[in-house]
Amino acid sequence: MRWTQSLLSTLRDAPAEAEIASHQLLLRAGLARKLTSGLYTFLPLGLRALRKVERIVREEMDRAGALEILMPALQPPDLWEKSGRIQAAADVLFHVKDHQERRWILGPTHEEVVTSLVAGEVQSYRQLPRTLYQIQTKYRDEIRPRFGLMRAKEFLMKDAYSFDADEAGAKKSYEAMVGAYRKIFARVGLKALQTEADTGVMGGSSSHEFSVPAEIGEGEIVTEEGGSYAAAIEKAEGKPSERNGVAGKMEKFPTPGIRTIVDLEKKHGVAAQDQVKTLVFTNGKETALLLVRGDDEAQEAKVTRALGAGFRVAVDAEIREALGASPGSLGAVASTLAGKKVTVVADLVLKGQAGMITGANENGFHFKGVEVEKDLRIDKWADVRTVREGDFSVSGKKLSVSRGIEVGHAFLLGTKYSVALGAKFLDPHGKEQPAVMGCYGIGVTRTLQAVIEVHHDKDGIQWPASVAPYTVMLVTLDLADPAVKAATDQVVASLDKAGVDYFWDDRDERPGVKFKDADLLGFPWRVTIGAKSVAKGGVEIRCRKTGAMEMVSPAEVGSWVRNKLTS
RNA sequence: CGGAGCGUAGCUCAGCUUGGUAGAGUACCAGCUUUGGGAGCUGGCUGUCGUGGGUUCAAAUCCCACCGCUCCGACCA
Repeated sequence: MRWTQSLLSTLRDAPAEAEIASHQLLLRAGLARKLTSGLYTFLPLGLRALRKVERIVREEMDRAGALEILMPALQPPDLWEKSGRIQAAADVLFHVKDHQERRWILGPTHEEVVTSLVAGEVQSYRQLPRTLYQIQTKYRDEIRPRFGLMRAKEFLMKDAYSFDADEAGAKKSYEAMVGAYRKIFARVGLKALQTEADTGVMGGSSSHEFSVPAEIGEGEIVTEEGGSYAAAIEKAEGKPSERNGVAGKMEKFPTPGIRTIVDLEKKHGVAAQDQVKTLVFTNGKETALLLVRGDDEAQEAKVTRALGAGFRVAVDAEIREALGASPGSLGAVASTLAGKKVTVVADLVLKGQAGMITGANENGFHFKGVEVEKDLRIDKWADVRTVREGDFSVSGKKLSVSRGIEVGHAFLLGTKYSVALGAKFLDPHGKEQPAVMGCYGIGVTRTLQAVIEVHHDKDGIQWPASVAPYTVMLVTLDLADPAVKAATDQVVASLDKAGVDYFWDDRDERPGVKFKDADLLGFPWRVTIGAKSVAKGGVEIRCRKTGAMEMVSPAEVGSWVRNKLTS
């Protein structure tokens, strides 16, 4: 492709809307243009890179035995009523109406559609297992689209769904997909970390995320120092440093004006870790108290798992009504909860602790010398705290918290959807069974931008060869020079012969401009053909990543590059 | 939805406080000059100043409403 015949204009300045490097480069390098918030047009160069990512995804999916299909993006809402997700996923669903006022949903994912498809196609255990996948545009009414393609209203996703006769089979299918994911991310040049994850609204029993470590990532990842444990913050388990509490007699004492953990720390010299933090949740009908150590934070996903869906943090008025005191003086001391209809869930870290301080459910008073299991009313123990930097893993190793871009997610779903949507089959004994499912997503457009986020320097993108829009940037200087023209023809012929794709900068521009743009666009190799090098009988090949330069004879360029690609 | 900020040329931004003929850089077009890391000179094109209303002889500028965009928080591939 010739630059002068393409649709490509690079930007010297990054548009003000782009905050992070990959978003700026996406626009500056002319890969994509914004239509409006969360919606992007792929320009020819960006589309080529996207197609290369897709191809790798397809190859690995096919290799893992998955079958490609293509489902409609438009879906009937009644499927979502059957699965119950029309409520659970209400926040992200786009609704549209047709001329007859019939309602439709623009699919954010396809569990319902694929399960109802399989319900019709599969009747026997002999037809299992099967894994189906598609690469398709998804729609999510994101509350806040952000960072270009990272979080868009419309995005390209690879979604796969496995159907098995039993749990053991489902595990095998799951492993096969996870294995394919590792290969896919490695091939596109991403070091994706596989982490244990929360299942969220998807439901199911087991889940892993694939995250690319990056400062700008929106997900938090917990990893173990010198170990193999890695988990998403929503799921991560860890232990904080031990505290030494001395058991004593529980005693009420006045704490006028004290409203926060920090107040108690400052004015009464009570370390945060010696306090019991009491949080109040409600679902409109029931009230729940959540107890965590004073220096800990509750983890919302864990709270949802412990309490059930639909609970939110209570507002002041609700708290006063339920407990008769304001935040700052709350607690779960058994005697103060007499006659109050609340469920108390305590974090596991509090188990066995003594000498703690907690609120008296009476403004301006706290209890000290509290022995958690003896003095507090606790209905349920659960892990509800957020892991912090410096905590210890189950195996006693130090944990650290970092950020990552979530590019893939795998769920073991069980039979939730197959039961709801009738994906049943007859087992060898002639008995009807629901299929055991798994589902597996890769954000294709997000993956593309993650590649840019990870592979760039101050001058521009440094594409991995596997997904670069073109492998070679062919830069011809001195266009009018017949010797240069002849050398260019030779290089082109050798690239064609070797099957190497290239983009030819045939613009009548000064060398500096061309070099700057070549760096910005960031194809793996730049082949420079100018009067100087041609006079010496060669052309110059420069590696974008390392800056290493080499003189190669024009007829050898194709095989030289081909050689680099395969080595 | 809550909090903060911003809407002026394709892009980056000035002008607004104190109302008076809409600007610069860059990009783009033409010419000359230049030619291995975003050169120089000359000339040119480019705008419903986000939209609607109000105040005023006069509004990019002051007032009101709306819309859009960006950032921080809850959600996710």
